[in-house]
Amino acid sequence: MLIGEYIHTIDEKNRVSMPAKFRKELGKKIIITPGLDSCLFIFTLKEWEKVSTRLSDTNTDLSFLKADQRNFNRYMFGRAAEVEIDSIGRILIPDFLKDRIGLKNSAAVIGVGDRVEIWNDKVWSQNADVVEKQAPELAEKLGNEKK
Amino acid sequence: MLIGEYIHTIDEKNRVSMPAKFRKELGKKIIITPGLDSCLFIFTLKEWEKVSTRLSDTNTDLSFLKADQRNFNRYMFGRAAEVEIDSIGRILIPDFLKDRIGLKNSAAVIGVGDRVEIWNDKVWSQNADVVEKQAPELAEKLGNEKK
DNA sequence: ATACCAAGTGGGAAAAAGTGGGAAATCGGT
DNA sequence: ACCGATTTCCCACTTTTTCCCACTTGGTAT
Repeated sequence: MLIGEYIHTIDEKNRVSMPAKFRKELGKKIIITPGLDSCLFIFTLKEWEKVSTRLSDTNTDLSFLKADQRNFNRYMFGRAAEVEIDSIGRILIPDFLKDRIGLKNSAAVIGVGDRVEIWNDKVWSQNADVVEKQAPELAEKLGNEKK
Repeated sequence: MLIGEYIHTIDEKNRVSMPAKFRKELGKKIIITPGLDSCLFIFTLKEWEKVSTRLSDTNTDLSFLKADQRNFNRYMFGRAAEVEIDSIGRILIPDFLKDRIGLKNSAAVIGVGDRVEIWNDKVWSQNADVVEKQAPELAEKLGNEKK
């Protein structure tokens, strides 16, 4: 399971270290996509298979109109990249993804269970503060839905 | 069963001793997360599995399609850590969790049945005073709800 | 009272993780 | 094919983390 928060630098070559604790689970290649909420999503190849089959299956109960779904898929697939992890655990962030979320020198690398997220570190900490306040009611809300 | 209150120091390396009486039950690795009410929760791996599978059931839904789910997962997983207990029973508290509840030199380590909580010791003793006074009426309230 | 044992605390040395940069390889354009 | 620019690979430095050992304290048994 991918969990925890790490603040890592992005060097002039657009490299970011994956936390040592993530490396085994991530494997040698990962898929990086523009995520939701101004961060990037990183999936293991295995997770990506699940995600992509699920997204492209128009018969599922995803609450999208089909046109919407096509556009969403363009968003998720069209700008996804397969990226290798180098021998000491770093990945290269494509420029267009870096620009999208305003990354500069420092990134927050977050394990969110089945995926990793990359945030501008400032945006992450602001966002975390907001979510922290909401957490109890979110917990309750989700708890009710799951029944 | 994890019970009792212990005041332990946090050294400059962010280490805290788990009470000797907890060690057997905690095992070799634990999960530490931001809890509710400005303390940290420590779960055994077994407890954590129960908690985390209930939170993110990725087999039925993609965990990132709903905004609430994303935010809650960021909170629960993003700010959690898997931590080893060292050979003499200490754990390392990640900086971001230490900061969150304002830990400095001294922490209250509390057994709460199936989990351990870490408190700023001052906050804990204040909180304990308040709860002590409320205890009778809390008991009554819970008694009514349980019917 | 004293010696012993268990629990908690502190710190030094070794190992690992993260960061930076140079050299080799690749790509693209002329 | 050649040149310059970009990317990839590898090595080296620095900082952080981990591991291990030793000291201290408080309780217990002799």
